[in-house]
Amino acid sequence: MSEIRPAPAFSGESLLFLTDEQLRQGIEAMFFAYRGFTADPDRILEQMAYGRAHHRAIHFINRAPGTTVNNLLAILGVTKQSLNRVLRTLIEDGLVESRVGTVDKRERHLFLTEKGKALETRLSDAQRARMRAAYKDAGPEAVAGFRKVLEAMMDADMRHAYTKLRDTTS
Amino acid sequence: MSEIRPAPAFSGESLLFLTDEQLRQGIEAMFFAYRGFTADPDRILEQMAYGRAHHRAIHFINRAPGTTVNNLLAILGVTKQSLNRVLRTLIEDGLVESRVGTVDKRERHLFLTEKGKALETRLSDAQRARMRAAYKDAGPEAVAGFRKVLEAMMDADMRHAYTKLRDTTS
DNA sequence: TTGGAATGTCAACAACGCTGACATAAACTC
DNA sequence: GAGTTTATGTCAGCGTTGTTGACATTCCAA
Repeated sequence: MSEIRPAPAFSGESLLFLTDEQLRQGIEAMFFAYRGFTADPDRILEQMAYGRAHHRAIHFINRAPGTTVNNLLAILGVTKQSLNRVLRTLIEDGLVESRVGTVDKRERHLFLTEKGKALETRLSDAQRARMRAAYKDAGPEAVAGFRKVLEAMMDADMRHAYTKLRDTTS
Repeated sequence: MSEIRPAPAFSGESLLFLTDEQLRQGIEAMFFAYRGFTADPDRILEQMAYGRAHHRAIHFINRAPGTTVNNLLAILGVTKQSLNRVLRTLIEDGLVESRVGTVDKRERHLFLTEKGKALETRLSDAQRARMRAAYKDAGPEAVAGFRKVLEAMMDADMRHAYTKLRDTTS
């Protein structure tokens, strides 16, 4: 709790929350929290030889059914080669369906099958349960702040993708 | 912005922030924000054939100089074999020093060399810069909420490790 | 002093990032 | 319309970093 920085005499509002010490705590909190964030889905996934990449693909295909591979690429921020491996296994296992585009035959449109939807629900439920507990613990005001900081932490293009998804009610 | 859940008539406080829709937005925000969170250090690391694992090791050795391999394992939550590979390269490259324990010769105590400290500072500065900008954008109240939700999201044992680190002023 | 527990190392494997090379389809140029 | 360029998606191979299994060393306790 020691502060090495001088008190800010130039502002009516204390800037103590911007000290290196406070920032370090935030960084470490982010690290540990993200582990908790992914822990429950990870446990489910490892039973079926899938990983986090499969979860992400399933999540966003569910969010935007009919999306193209290229679209998904932009959202996930990985290379198409990397995504392709994941998609191939999901298609082989009958969780995802890939339909050739009608107007542009180069494109593949992606959909979850019933089996895929079932897994998505299972993963989402697990992740939401933890999130709900955390939200409930922290209360609505804290949640608003949480969201505000997260959004400020994103890269500009990621914030774009996020905002588009956020304001979409499927 | 549509809500499928009934309004909570049983509570004075609105529970709308606990709807599945709100939770999903939080989950996606967490996903995108974490990418931003690691983006700057990642760029530095890839220049020198290191990865995120090296960053984590360096960070926590800096936080707790003299820590043992076992200790680090518990904090990082990986297997010792995985950590060992990372530590070996860091030691070979002269960023980390490993000293055999005096009271228990099985243990190895880990320290950053000057070179290691230099890299740590470079990585931290990059990460803190983004964090500081996000904090500044969001304001002190939002930051308090951010921290509150993150802490509630951790696993119990991770919260232990975090709290111990948080309350340590090196 | 001997057997078991704890600590750390070495070897091999899987998930999932990456780049490079390529096939196909569409779009653009002339 | 023919040829070139651009866009989309697939296949092959590599690196980082997670995993489990086997093992050497050290400590401790029966």
